[in-house]
Amino acid sequence: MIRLGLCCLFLEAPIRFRTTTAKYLSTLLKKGIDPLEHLNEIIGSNLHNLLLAVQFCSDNGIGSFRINSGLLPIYTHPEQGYHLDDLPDSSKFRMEFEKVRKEALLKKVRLTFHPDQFVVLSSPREDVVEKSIADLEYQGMMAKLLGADVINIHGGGGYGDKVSALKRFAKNFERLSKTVQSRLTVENDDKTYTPSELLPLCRELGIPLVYDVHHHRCLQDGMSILEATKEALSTWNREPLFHISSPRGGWGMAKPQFHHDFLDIEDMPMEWKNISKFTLEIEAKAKEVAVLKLKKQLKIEGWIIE
DNA sequence: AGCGGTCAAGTTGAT
DNA sequence: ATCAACTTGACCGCT
Repeated sequence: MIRLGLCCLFLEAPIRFRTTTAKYLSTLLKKGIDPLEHLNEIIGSNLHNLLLAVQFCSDNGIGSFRINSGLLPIYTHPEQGYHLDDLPDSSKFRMEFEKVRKEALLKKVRLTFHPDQFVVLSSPREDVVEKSIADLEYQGMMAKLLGADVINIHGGGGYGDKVSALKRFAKNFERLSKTVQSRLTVENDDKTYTPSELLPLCRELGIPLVYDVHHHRCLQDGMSILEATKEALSTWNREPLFHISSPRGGWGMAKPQFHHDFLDIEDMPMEWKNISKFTLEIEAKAKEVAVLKLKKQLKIEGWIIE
């Protein structure tokens, strides 16, 4: 049984997440306008749209939704950063977070986070690690408020010595709050870390591996899809989460790591057909249109979709 | 109304 | 050396 997941955005449905820039906030400040007023407006809109997103997923049989890192824009910026309680409508926002949490729980829509590429726990630079930890704690706060059980990141850079890099990852993991640690997962990527390199880290830290089969096809390690699937499943103490996408120009073309608008059903590994229950996030540029199309196709082909 | 320039951040690999 | 890619274009301000 597969729970399909949508990532962050909508193509056709009128659900949008707003953002702003630190630079614009600083120009407001110079004009004597409180940047928190502008942020307040954007965040109000974002939380409303997050509820719409959860409802859309529930109404359309999409069992999981990945939440954009910019839900609270600029939250951890060194100059323009702020706290939820600094916002004029903070108490209203806390109620709206709670409303989304309850809606997702009631409608069984699993919520996840995927911090962006700037979050690197393996970096040799202390400033990078500190900013990464701040971002993870920000996402952890949201995850707790929303009942999300996954904060998924990559291994980060290799720096010519992946063993040392993953040791730094493990060491820095200890600096995270329990809120983040209990939700943190690591995903194999398309350039640096394969499943076989990450599995020992997962076992050492007791964190799950988010197995991305598209990345694994781009960056192989001698493990078969079946082996990687089995090993990844064994790291999960909750419902497993995997990723899939299709290459923009087809396999055998340049840059297979670029994502296609849709998922080619041929790319679904048959090795996944008898997994009892897992979440599969669909990384496709056509967003909800791609997920709904895939859902139809999978049903026709005899896959059991939630 | 449409469109161009701009935006906090890390790391890698292609050009 | 520059740039696009990555989970993802959105925003303001000028014409």
